[in-house]
Amino acid sequence: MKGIRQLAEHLDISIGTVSRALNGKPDVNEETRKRVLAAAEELGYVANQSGRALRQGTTNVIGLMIESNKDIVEDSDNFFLGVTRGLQSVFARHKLDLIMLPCPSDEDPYEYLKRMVARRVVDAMIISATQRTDKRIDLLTKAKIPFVSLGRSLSSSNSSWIDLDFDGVANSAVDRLVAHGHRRIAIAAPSNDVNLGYIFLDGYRRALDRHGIAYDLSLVIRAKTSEQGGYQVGHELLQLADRPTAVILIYELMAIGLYRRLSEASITPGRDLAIIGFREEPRAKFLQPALTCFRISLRDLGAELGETLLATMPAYGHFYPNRPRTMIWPLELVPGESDSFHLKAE
Amino acid sequence: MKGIRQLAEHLDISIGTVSRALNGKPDVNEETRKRVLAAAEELGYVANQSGRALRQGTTNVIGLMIESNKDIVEDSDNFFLGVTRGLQSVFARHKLDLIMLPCPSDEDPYEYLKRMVARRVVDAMIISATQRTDKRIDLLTKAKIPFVSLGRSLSSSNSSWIDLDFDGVANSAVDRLVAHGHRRIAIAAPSNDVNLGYIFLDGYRRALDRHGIAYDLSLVIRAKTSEQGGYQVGHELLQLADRPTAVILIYELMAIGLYRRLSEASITPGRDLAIIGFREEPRAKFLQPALTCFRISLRDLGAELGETLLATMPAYGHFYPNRPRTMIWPLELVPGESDSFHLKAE
DNA sequence: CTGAAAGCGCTTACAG
DNA sequence: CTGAAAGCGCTTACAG
Repeated sequence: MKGIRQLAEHLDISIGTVSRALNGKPDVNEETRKRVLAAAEELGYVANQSGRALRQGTTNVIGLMIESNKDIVEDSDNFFLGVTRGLQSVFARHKLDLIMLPCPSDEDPYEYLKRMVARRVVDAMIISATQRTDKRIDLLTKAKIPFVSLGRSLSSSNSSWIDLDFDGVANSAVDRLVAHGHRRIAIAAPSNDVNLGYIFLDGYRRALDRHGIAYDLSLVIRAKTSEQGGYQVGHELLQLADRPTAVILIYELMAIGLYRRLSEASITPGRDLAIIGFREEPRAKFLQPALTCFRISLRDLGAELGETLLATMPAYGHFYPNRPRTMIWPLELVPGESDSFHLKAE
Repeated sequence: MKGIRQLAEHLDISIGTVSRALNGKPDVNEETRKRVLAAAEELGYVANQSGRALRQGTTNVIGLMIESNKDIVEDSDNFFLGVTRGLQSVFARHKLDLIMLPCPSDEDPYEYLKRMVARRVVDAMIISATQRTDKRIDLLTKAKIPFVSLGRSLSSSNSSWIDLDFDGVANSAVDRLVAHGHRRIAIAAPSNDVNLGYIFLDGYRRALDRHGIAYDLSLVIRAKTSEQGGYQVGHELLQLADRPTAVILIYELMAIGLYRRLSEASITPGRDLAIIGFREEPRAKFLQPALTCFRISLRDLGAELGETLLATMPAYGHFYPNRPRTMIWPLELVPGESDSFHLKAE
């Protein structure tokens, strides 16, 4: 089956009527509609996307931009595939398709996004890994492409975003450790300019402040957000003259590397050093002792992202009225044994 | 910047010339071309994808279909993101873009593919997770959409594919274990109908045969290809009356679950039970003792997949002449300590 | 309820 | 080397 013309000829009616029947327009005889739908099904006709998009001025496709740089490929788990399921559950209601746009590792993410946007392959975008200031946000705003970012940014003054509650995580981690008697609490922070690092550190700093603990720059360890980074964190912890008794990690896979480095030094997590990891992650489940970390439903997050995005789109906004433009996504503490020891009171 | 018309007006030349200049056609004055390119850059003009595709009858987009069912989301690592990098490196040569098409978990993969194909969003497809017989292959063949599958299938009699060397892996695993004195060698096989399971089991069976070891159905343990599946495998191994001394795993993450189950039973991998895992995987690196497994370069595999696909496309085939239609992708053994003990001779 | 026609934004023979 | 025009496959006012 080629096009709508062939289908119309086969049915011996005009293409206009075929189109209206297929698109569920009301002004079509029910009998005709049935014949059209049956023939389309039988001949496997589906409207050509380009013809449709060109005429309608809308593609009915939402893009999820993925940055597949080396770090992400090797280290991130299928965070995006999880989120994808939630997004699709929302988009399906409106017959919108989700496609993933992987930015090649040797192309500048900004240029890639610019190209994709200008080509009009999608009606709206979801971006993530927002930087402290992020040119992509200005680009999308200026191009008037609806978008939502996973992660806020200094650039996102008027745009929609959902961000994980890094502040809350930092605070409850510090509170928990302090309650166990810890005062020297290190923190692993990302070495790049991703915005979440700033928020995380800020939360940590203010939490210490609440407990009257001085902020000590030597306890802030910059590392790659990866397993290797975690190993590195372990290494640097061991170098510290006055070794901290606890450490909070920013990224889920750091725990794996950290455990390994500690094990090499015969230091037992949860006994010699308290550890609180970040996101609960299937592949960190094996860790002994079990890692105290934070749980998140990727699917729910994806669904929320989807609705937040649709709320900003003229054609779908009325389905999602009064929706907040931004949202802090809570994480739930999952107690393990990696931070279960109490320091004896001095 | 809206369309080519605006750009042409701004330059005060015809849209035909603008198009030719932008598309690198030879019959354009160099001076004109420069002006056009400069203006396009300045105004951020990029051709509308729908208009282009409609006119050319080609989208210059290749689709990679992803099945994001629950198992894959939770357990697979970023296998696809790795392969994606290789694919993109090849496609970039021809200015082809790669998009990932995630099949919603509640939609039938066959119907999803059919829809995407009929809508003509891509010029060619890459599919994976081929089943023993796979209707998608017939669909794509009939629709005359160029495609390559990662994984062969009984259905792929004339189509292009690259498959991992499951036969080779099964053979070298058995050889290695037999050389260490093992005779009772269990194997974990997938519980679904994915084609690789058949090939893997077949290789295992013939390898046993070569060594004069009888094939024992009770040593074939069906499990989900996941961490949980590995745990399950461990569980069933422990139930066996005459416990095997070695086990070969079909899927990378099984090792994690298996180690855990064994640890619960105080059985030490590499001392009480020899284990050979499947693909080397960052997140299994921490396992103690180190897992003997097989290495693969996802990027190289992706590049090869890309070239194999392009070779089947009329417009690009001449760039890749004499390219085999199918290919078995070798894996390299990475010795660990999980299978290092030798059984004493009886 | 249906058909005929316009036009979305491009590329590409075709004239000149 | 450039311009004018056709047409890719659709959807949608507009007539009837």
